[in-house]
Amino acid sequence: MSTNPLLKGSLQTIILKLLEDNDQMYGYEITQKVKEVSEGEIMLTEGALYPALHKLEADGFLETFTQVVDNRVRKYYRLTEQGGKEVTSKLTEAQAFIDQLQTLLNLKPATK
Amino acid sequence: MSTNPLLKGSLQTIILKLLEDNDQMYGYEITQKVKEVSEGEIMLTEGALYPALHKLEADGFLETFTQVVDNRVRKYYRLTEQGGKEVTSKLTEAQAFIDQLQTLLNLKPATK
DNA sequence: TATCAATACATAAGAAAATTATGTATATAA
DNA sequence: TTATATACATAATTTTCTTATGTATTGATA
Repeated sequence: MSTNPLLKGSLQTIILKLLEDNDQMYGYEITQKVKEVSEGEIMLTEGALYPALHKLEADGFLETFTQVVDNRVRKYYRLTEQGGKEVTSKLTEAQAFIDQLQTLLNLKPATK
Repeated sequence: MSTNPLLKGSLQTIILKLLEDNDQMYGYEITQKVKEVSEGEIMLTEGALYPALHKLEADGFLETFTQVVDNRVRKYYRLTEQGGKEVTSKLTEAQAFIDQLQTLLNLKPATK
């Protein structure tokens, strides 16, 4: 797990996308899912994750409910309707970002 | 020109790559080049650019010399040997970043 | 000739988003 | 009983950006 400046501003987009695909998730579950999908390369730190979740909730993109499992509290998050729209918007933005970066760095994928 | 959090941490990489391709450039020239290549979508602000250039110089990746053209001072930057290695390293990192982001966001380009 | 846009540098104040360091608490395996 | 995994959270600090200024020259325009 290298020092990844947390995918530089993409954390909100990653969270929103995961919740679009998985309907409902809790914080710890998100860290594990990201670790799994990235084959151990990306470790979300709690100091980044939880404030990000709280902000997305405060902005009206996520709603929460808690559930107790094995005496441990889980705080689940799911997309609101507004959050659903936000995912689309953020993904478009992310794609544009990647395109611009690849152009500037001459990293365009092979065949095009 | 939208509000781009300056390509989220990629400013140093962009500068280094431009200097690898162009041998020597001055600050204002870099802003214009980025504007041109990005078709007007990315405007480097001076508040981000100059501190970044100064840091890259302080880190030993860039060296400078000045030149006066039409009574205006231009401060040219070029890669040091160490800077040359840094470009390679940063580009590898950028590629890994893009790959991870595309995987996490399901934005993998069509055929693969 | 006054004024504005472009060229060219720079720094300071503030905001955003991360890292790092803590803190609480339970379950489970060694 | 001690360490690791699970599960949340916040505080201090750092990095990196935006926004706002500031200086100064050239060239076009009104």
